Amino acid sequence: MSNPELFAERKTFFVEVILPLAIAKTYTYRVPFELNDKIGIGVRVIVQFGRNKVYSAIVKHITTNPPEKYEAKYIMDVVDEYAIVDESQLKLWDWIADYYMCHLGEVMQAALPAALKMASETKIIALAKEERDRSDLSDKAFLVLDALDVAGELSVGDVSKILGQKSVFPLLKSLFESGFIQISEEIKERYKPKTKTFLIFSSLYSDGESKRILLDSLNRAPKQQDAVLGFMQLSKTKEDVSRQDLMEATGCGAGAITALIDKGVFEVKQKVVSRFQGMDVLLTKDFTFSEIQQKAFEDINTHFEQKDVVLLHGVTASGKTQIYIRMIEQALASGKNALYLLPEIALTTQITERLKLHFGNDLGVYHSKFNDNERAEVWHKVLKNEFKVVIGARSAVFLPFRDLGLIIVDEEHENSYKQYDPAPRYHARDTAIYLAHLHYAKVLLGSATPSVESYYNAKANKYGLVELLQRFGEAQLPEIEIINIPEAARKDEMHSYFSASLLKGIEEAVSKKEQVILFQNRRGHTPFVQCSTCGYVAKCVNCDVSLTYHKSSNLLHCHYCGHSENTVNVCPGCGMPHMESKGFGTERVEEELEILMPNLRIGRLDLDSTKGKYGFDRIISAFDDHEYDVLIGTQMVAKGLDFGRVSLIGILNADTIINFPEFRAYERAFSLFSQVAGRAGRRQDQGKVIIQTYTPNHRVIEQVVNHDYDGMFMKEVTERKNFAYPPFYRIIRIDVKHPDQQQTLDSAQKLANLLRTSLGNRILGPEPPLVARVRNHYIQTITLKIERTNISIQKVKELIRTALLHFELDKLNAGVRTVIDVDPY
DNA sequence: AGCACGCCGACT
DNA sequence: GTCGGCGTGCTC
Repeated sequence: MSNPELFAERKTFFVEVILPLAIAKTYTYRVPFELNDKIGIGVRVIVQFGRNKVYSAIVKHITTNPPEKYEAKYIMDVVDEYAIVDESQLKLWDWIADYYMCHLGEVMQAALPAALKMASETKIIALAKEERDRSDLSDKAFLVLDALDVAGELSVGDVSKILGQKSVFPLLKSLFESGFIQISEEIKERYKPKTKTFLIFSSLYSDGESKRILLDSLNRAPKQQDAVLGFMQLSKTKEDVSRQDLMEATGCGAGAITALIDKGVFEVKQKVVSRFQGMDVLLTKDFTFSEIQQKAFEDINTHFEQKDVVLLHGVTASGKTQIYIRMIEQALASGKNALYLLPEIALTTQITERLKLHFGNDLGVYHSKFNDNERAEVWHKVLKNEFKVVIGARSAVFLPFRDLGLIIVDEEHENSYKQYDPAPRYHARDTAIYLAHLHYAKVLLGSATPSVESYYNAKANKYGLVELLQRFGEAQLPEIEIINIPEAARKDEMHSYFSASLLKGIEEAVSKKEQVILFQNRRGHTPFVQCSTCGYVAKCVNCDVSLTYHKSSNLLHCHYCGHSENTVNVCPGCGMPHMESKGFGTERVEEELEILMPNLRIGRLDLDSTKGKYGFDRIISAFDDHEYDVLIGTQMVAKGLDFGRVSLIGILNADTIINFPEFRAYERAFSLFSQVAGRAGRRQDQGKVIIQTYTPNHRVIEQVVNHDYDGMFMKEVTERKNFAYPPFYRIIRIDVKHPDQQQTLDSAQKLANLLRTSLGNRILGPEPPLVARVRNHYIQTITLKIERTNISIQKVKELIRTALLHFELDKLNAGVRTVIDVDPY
């Protein structure tokens, strides 16, 4: 500063930043001299935006050219010493914003864990109650912690007031990193792996002689003797014997085992266990490929020489996971990192523990069940290259990977890879392919029932294709029995919602101490209540849907907005007491089954039963520990869970899934049924699947019975071609929403007309969607079907943007919201 | 997305 | 006469 020449050397920098807001533009701020050397692309800066809002924004671009049309504000501070996102990530963000037609700020919102997005209204709370040495802290830090002790919770803005300075983020950041404070969010329950008590036979009795002495000494405790003998027997076949296994095998009570533990015969060890009971083989670190797996592995590598994406079509239990593990090992060996994507619901303890075994501390897990601080921690560890492998759900594509070599997208067909709300409405599989492209990495898509799109791309030679169509080891495909509901009813074989076959199957399975899963894709008790006299149906006041009766609450619930109201016995329409229950959900299935088979132990797995703390884990564990004979559930039971003892699966009504009014319905039904079927009898025994339906000759049913993926695919391809759907056409959906019905209709019509002037008959609609009113907002949908020749998707999006601009400029459309969904699911 | 500025109804 | 409704436009 004292040297005027040096001062003159100093340049004035301007930074273009991304704000975590749904704004179309980026904004340019001026960098004060003293922060010049701290600025860099991808670092967070604190900026004031508007009158009194402060945000942490990400630097996207640095320039020395001052903006021409306005005077730039100064940035207030720089948060990071190093970039928390790199330029390739910013490229990914740009791609997502462009491809999915949303704002960069929305992508930033989705990409960064909340802890990295501190804003003035963000709350902070003190962490670690125990006294920590604060003597090394600065006066200001001390002051903040003191205030937190008193107030419990402070907003960043409050801290700013307490310290009498605007710049507080660097201080908070250092307090956060040294573990004094937490960036508050709803604190989500921690991810809790399942543990089991295992017994270890004391080394004192390792030789035959001492074993004999021990057994003799237990002559007067026959139960304990049994337990010891039982243990010896079990340990011949199992590497580890659990307390539970021993009790089941020998019939000894907990008392005998506790006594033996007290005597020092057994030691106990808590071990994290997999819920894949039938798949213990995978838990061993060293496995060898079967010939078929080896071949598949080599084929994948061969394809990777020419193609960036390979689809691994492997039936359930064909050993795909082992191939993934070897592929990841291979990527690591060449010094690269790997990302393993799974749908949220399949991302369970079993798979993460299995990977932990292989990759130890190199493995990071990115999961919505982790609280935000843990997510931020994973972010930093990926950034510092401490995690070389990450297993995660959809949003893991946003992590700051250094040098990706491989991305695995398991269960590639799962629709939960597509985010619907809020924007960005991105598809993690497709985003992963672009991400891989940025890193010159390879993508391995895996599925037992690939999406039509991916299989088509593979068949069209755009992707490599490797098929693995044999089940691993002894596992056989289940036997599938179709029940024609009308016919069964005619023969008087329908008891409530259960066919005689299904009931017999349940009885048989339970008598063999096996388990049963029943699948009904509707939650609640009764999906709608209708008056038999006038036809009145109880509907939600805010949405255009019928109300579902829930027995547990004895209320009518709306599954769209959460509204609930009292049940009615007398019809509000005609006054007659003739309200009838129509249809059935999981609650009612449970109720009816209880009446028919009162001794059954029944569990239920759906959105309602899993609401509480650890709800999901609790029910799964209970079922796994054989506390239930039957588990009734929605989709949840089909996805990613495996239970060794399940020998029968019943689908109560296949038609509701098949006939869903959506172009992917058949594909989805096929993969759902196949997936459900895959849950039956994963071990040596052949499992059984019973599908009840009104349309037994429906092609999807037949294809499922014959395990005919190719048949399903070929038929779908023909249909999609004829009716202009993906993969032949791209679809973009635009929803128009407004609280007033007429306004919605008029505006939607206007937008459709605007679009038609430039895009012609590619525009369909507007038409009301399946649910035409949600939360008091009416909805009209405009659908664009875009061919893959003649016009570029870039051009189409340009035209849409122009049309929307005109639409928004028209004052008559004030207050009307539009939602764009590219490649909707 | 926020939030301030701005122009028309029921109240101290 | 004011408080306040939410429509419109801007934020570097």
